[in-house]
Amino acid sequence: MGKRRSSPDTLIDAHVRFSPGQPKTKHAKKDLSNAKNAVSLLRLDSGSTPPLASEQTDYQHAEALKTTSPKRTSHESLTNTRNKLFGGLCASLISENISRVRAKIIRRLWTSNGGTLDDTAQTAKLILSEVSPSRLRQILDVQQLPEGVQVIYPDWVSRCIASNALLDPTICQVSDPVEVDCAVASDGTLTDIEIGDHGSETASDSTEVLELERVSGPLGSDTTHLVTSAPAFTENMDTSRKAETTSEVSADSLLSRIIHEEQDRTRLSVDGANADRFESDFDVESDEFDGIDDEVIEIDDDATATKPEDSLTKGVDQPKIRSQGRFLCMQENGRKDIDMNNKNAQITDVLEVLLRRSEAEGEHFRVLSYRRAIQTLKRHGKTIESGSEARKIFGIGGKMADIIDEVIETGRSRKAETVPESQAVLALFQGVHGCGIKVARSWYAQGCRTLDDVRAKARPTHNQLLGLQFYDDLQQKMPRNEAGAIGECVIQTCRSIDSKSQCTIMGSYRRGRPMCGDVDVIVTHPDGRSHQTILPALIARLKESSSLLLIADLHLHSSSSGYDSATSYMGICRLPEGAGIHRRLDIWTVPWDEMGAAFLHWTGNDIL
DNA sequence: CACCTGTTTGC
DNA sequence: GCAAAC
DNA sequence: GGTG
Ligand SMILES: [Mn+2]
Repeated sequence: MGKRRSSPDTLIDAHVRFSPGQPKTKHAKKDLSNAKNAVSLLRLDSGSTPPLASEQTDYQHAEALKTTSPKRTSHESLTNTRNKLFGGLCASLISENISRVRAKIIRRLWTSNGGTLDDTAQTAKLILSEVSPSRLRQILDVQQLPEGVQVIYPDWVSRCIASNALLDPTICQVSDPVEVDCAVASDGTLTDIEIGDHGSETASDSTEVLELERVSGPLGSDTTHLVTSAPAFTENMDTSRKAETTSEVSADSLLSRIIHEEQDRTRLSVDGANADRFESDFDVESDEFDGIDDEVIEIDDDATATKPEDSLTKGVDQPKIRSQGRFLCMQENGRKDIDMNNKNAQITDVLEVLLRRSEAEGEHFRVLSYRRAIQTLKRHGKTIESGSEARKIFGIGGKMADIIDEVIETGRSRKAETVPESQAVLALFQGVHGCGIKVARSWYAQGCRTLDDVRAKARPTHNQLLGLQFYDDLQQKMPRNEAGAIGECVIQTCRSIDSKSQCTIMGSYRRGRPMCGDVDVIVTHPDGRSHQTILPALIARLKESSSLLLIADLHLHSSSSGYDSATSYMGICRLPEGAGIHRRLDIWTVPWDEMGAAFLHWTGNDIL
């Protein structure tokens, strides 16, 4: 029972990918590693008080820009657009450096706020682009930009909409390229975000499937030379930070870019300014992904959510995922594909034995290394014939190369055959919520060999007692529709407290996984304040609820000290109907203006 | 040889 | 301040 | 255990 070590749902956060394997300075860590902090910084520096946005300059900009606009042909279009922010403005969008999906969103933001687009650049006096000035001249094939042509940037569009004013376009600039080393996809589409539509379910806006950008590192073998034209915020470009190492500059600019992209896609709703619904953009038409539909996973599209008791145990409704295979995290959705196509199973089987041992022994980084190596080998597509061949792969070093040689020559590995006596017990104990390697060893040292021994002899903490009590249930993953049903209860309850509060089911559910280890829900509020206070009320009301049974609290984590943003609840719940298996529920409150970062963080990925 | 994410909380 | 969680 |  419970032998299976469940691997963490989210192994790598979005920010880890920016420079894998590259040690950063303490300073860099502090500044860049936390997406939430970073977005706060950005918004603090540049967002909340629109710089250079005095009434006069706004007006002047507006007038200056509008004089260059094309003539209106019909009275109707004039009435429709004259009151809108970009009314009378015509721009030409240069889509280089901008992903298809994002370009589409930018177009919509522009036009839904009254702007017009002219991609032939014949009449447009505005160039909407995110390339460097020099590249732009190259694209337009000119030595200098023509008189009266103004370059504007997607971020400027976002900011204008956010502040409902035409800001000075020079505040958002794209600098000339900074060459940086960064392991990303070789085509440089770091910010390419794909969206799969999803079958109908209970939660209208919480069942989308978002898959993050394709990534070749840290598993990929290539560290490519990427040239980014970083959106540079002149007012927050702190020179002391900028002067540090290249990797920091890269992380900073890439992080800014990704977060701003998420904000582009989320902060602003379809109808533009003053969005009060935080939503991601998922209304991508199916033709968006032409040519790759052959790999679409079809969805079993019955209305399972209306009768959860039927669907919970049997039907696992799978999301329709388009463009399967374009992204690393989608490639092995369902570990089956990758295992079936594994051309190096003999090697990876051995490495998995070593992985299990490292897991049991709590050797955190060795676990990471083995996971990376195993996944890389499974995806390698060619049967490895020697250790030296394997050694060339990023993530496989001398020790694994030696093991691989031994496996290829002898069919076995002596190292993998020496299994410590304590391993199985340590693994068992670490399946208890709240028990890590230290506690497991201490229980072992106290003579415990079974969970009953622990109950009898050891002194488990409150959380560990709950972990013991629900050991078997919590080892199991749940079908995604059960996660959806649980999340929907939280959503409805939260809405009953404050109809303006907004909840989204995150984590593996949002990634479209058919099975979910837990349910993660984030709660926010457009007023920017209420998220701070809603959680106790939400928990209290959930405890009264009969549609979701809150069984126990692991912790109710209040923002007592310094950190003002994150508060969370961690608990154990179950649905009243169905098998009644106990499930882990996490609820996190997020400040409204950190939702872009929160979406990135809590969507996570499972590329390992 | 340092680093492998960083922050929070229970104990 | 360690251990564990996300 | 691998990378830089
Ligand atoms: Mn999860």
